[in-house]
Amino acid sequence: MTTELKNKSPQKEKMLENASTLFWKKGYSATSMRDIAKVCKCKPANIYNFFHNKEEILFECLYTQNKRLLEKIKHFEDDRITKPSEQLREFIIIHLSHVLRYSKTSRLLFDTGLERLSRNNRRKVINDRDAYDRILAGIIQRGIESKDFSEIDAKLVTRNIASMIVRTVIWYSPKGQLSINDIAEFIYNFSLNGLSKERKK
Amino acid sequence: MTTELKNKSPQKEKMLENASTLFWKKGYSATSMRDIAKVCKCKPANIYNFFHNKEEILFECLYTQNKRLLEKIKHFEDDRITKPSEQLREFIIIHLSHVLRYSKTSRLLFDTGLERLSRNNRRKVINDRDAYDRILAGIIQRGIESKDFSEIDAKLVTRNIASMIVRTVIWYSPKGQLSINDIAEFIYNFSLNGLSKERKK
Amino acid sequence: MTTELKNKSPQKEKMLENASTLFWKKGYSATSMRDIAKVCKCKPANIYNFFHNKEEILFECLYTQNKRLLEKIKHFEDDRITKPSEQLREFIIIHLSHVLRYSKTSRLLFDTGLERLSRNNRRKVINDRDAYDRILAGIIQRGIESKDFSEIDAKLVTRNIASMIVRTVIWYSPKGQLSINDIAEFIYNFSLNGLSKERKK
Amino acid sequence: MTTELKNKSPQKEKMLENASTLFWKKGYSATSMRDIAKVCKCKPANIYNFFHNKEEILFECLYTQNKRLLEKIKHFEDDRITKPSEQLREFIIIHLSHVLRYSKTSRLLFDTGLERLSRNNRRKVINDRDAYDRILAGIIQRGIESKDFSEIDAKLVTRNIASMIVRTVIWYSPKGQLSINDIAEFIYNFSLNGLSKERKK
DNA sequence: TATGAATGAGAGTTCATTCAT
DNA sequence: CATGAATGAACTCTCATTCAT
Repeated sequence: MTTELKNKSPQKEKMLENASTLFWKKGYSATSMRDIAKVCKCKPANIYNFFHNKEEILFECLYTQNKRLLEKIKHFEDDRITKPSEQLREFIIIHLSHVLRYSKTSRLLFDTGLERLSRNNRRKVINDRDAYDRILAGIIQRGIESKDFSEIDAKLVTRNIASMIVRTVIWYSPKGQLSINDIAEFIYNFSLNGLSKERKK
Repeated sequence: MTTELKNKSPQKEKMLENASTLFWKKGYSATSMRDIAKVCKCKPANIYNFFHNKEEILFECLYTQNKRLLEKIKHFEDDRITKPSEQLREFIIIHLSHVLRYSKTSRLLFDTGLERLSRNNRRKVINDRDAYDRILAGIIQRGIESKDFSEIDAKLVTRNIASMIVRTVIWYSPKGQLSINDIAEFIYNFSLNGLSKERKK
Repeated sequence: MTTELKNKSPQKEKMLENASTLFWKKGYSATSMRDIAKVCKCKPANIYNFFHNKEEILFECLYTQNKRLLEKIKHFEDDRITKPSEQLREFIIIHLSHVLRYSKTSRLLFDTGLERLSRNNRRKVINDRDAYDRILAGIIQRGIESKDFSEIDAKLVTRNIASMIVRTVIWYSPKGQLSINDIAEFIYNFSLNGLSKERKK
Repeated sequence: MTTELKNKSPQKEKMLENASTLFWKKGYSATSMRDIAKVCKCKPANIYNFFHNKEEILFECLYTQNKRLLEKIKHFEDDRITKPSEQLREFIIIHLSHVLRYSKTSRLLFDTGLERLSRNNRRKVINDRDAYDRILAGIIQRGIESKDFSEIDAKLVTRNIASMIVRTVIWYSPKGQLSINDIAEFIYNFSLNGLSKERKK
């Protein structure tokens, strides 16, 4: 799987990156093949030597991003040793770093409409999203079972934590006062207390 | 202002609603004037009897939605009597209901790229978003001052709560097991505990 | 049916005519929408106000031509009074005149590949071709029954006579020595002898 | 000349055949170099190792076909011994067999627009067509002179006989009831009567 | 208020072709 | 021989928009 991600030619890789940035900045529909070509310093026709069509570019953007993130978090799936709260902490840091580091390209993962994708490709992307959900929900679930977290709807928590992380890209600025770590720490604490057994009286 | 919202002809109103739905479903760029016309059962040229151009439609969609929401929450701005936690509760219910009730049209408010808007219109939309932020942040701030909430970055909380609310449109289904109230209650509790003074030791 | 053919706007009519000429001269594929537009003295986009796509133009060309010809020959279908040989004579004159008069547009009827047409439209064109075949074959058949013509495969004769008529467009020149009537007369005589009962010993 | 036809590498030969089939099926313009390459199981660029450009492929298709046919009929040119009617009979059989045997590729000879060819190549093809006409017209002419055929316009007969033969490709089906010989015989008889001195009274 | 016709611009895509490898 | 990458031109078609009616 790792290899699969690296098997692309550097040119194709670069094209994907450029397209991803544009998709994020202007949206998929508003980004034209000519736009992408201009950034790639080549002619539109040449892009078709690497991709069959525009949709395929979108798909590969999404797919690559998904796989990169999953690669980083998949070890949580079977981790029954580390304390769940610690796992949650790391998870948030990893995802947030991922989101904000690649900020210009990674929003796609969660927010891009998938309607444009072919049935087949849509399925693949959804599978990855499900994998993400499963991993985070797993952490929460194990925290509940170990009494570290309160009895709470694991799926709902998953969704809300993901919402907080993902939407940081909308307002985060690297030049702002808050570092990525600051924000991660904040979301972690905010979530953790929300999850803590000891509630306010 | 209230009047301003109602002064539109019913036809124009209907067009806005149709356009809004399409913008939500397919995105602004991917929605053509033809698309809008078809849903309105008229010809594209006719739309120009009501709007100067496509951007104006987008703007009026955003503007109307914003105003409608602000209308519902502006009383929190000066409310120094109701308990902050109670205000937060109500706020979440109101916004979430608004978002999910109008679900097909309201996502625009928070997620649409504003790049397409003219300088002037963009400012107006941003003003409304700021007003929203200010109102929610005000509630938080007063909660902190009254020691109901812990010392915490009010702006960050604001953003994260808004993130949770807004992104429900992505996964919420009216046919699902959770009612809008269930979800509101969840987000409220989740946030409140995250805000509680008494943390777990 | 006649009315149906005239119900088109004069502009659309003109476009069809122009397109037809181009299709004949350069072939369907080699004729671009730009080509058609240029001859119509309008911009390509405008053509789409009258036709959904290029294929529809081709179809309407074929369809109109077919109907025009069928209109002229359909009375032979039930004519059991006129002598078959006389019918054949008239038939050849009519079809040949049609072919060579509209020469620049009418070759399409018989020789254009129909692969480009949609299933539905292809069917319609084929129906018309069959109608043509049926009418001519009917004349032959009645000639055989009345002993005017020899016992001969009516279908084969039909095809071969049609071949002679249709392919005149390839070599006929209005400036040449032979008039349309000359050619018609020739084909008639040639066919008539081919059909005559009295063969050479 | 014979050698010239065989001097091609088998690959080039195969390419010509494939291209010919495609040209016939879809037409010259609608056939792309990609199409040809795909059938040849190679990449488009490779074709340029064998041909300078697309037009050259078309030309060589036409040229080869022409030569093959002329090869088979050129002996009629000087044949003053065999009876003209017998020559005509053989001629029809040869050409029809050629046309229907190679059916998928041979229509090109007579019906392809030559506009796409360069001045030079066009001339060559036309020369071959003229040679064909000359040979057939020669047979007719000699038949008239020998009083086997009636006084008739030899050129017109030539064209019409050729029309009948060539257009069989449009409706002939190898699975049909009529064999190639049946059809040849029919056209021969039909023509012969058309040419016969003894007309019906 | 509604629309048919018109248009310049640009969409995604394919074209035939070249060239270095 | 074969091909991946590159390109300028052209493709069909849609875009938002205008305007006379």
